[in-house]
Amino acid sequence: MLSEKEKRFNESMPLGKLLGGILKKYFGALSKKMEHLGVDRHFSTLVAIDNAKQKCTQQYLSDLLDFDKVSMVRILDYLVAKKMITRTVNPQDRREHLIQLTLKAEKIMPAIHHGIKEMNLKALKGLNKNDQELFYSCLATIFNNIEDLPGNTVDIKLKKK
Amino acid sequence: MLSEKEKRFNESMPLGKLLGGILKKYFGALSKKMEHLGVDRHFSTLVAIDNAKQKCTQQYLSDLLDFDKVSMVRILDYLVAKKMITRTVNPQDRREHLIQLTLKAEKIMPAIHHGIKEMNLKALKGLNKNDQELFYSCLATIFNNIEDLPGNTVDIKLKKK
DNA sequence: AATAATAGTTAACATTGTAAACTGTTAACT
DNA sequence: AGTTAACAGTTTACAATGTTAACTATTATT
Repeated sequence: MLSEKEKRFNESMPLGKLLGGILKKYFGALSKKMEHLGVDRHFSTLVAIDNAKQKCTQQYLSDLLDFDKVSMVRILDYLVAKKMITRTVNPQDRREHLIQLTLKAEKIMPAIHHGIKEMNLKALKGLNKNDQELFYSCLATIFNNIEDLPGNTVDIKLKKK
Repeated sequence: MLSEKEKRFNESMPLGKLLGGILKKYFGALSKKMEHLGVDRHFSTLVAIDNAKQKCTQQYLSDLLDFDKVSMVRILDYLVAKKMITRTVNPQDRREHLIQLTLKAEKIMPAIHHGIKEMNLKALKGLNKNDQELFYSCLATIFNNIEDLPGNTVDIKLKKK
């Protein structure tokens, strides 16, 4: 019964395709799970803003979350429209916009954190603590391996710095 | 130096976000690597067609590769335009279209297989055989865990069958 | 004071996902 | 046989996202 599916995990298929399949389902389910909260996308952006210890500019977020700045503008426009964040000009450097969660967002952040954690738990179900840790460390390794390959505009932008 | 990046691998971030970051870079690099071959996208579709033992219909491919049928049509249109595949009506069931690689595609398939394998190797660099196997088996587990969650149109379509 | 660099915005375009309406073909059922 | 339902694929329209380039405003450099 699984023979079809197993083909997807054949090593001659692009690794990216396997990840892509997981991704689509993951976000579909997460979106469904969260839709009653008033946002259905960009939870990771909210989490990043919530977690940010330093000043949270759009540049900071796009570097951290691997969005180009144009997409970042659109995502933040969306979150502003949903009344989840505010954009204020930084008086210290009037080029920068400081991003902050609204009260409305702060109220739902626990639910978002909880939903994400639950979602991750569901995804990782059946893997013991050891396997999970190894899995995450594999992802980190792969992330770093891939970061410096050519054909990647984000890298090019980062290198120019 | 890695403190920013490590945040991406924090457990309170959506797992999907981590995978998404990897994905973008992976396909960017793969596309770059392959562009001299005359196709720059949809390698996994070509591989799936190449590997298909059974009759290769569009339905078969969209089920296997997790594309909805509309996207599948567009992808195959692209591959036809690139002269990589042919679409012929199945005489046994005239509703179905059988997808086959052209000679042109068959000539570059070894390069594609090789490129993907090389790309996967680069991505997995530094992970020993054991870790790699565990990683793939984790992906398979996650895939299956996520498959049955709500909020997923592909599932709904499959369930209706 | 002139120039370069940075942060963010806008516009135009391409790709992809989704939904709905559609054609043509086969299967099922009375 | 004739109606109906199901299936394979196409087309259209729309929304989300990525990419590039040109742009404004502000700050840093010289």
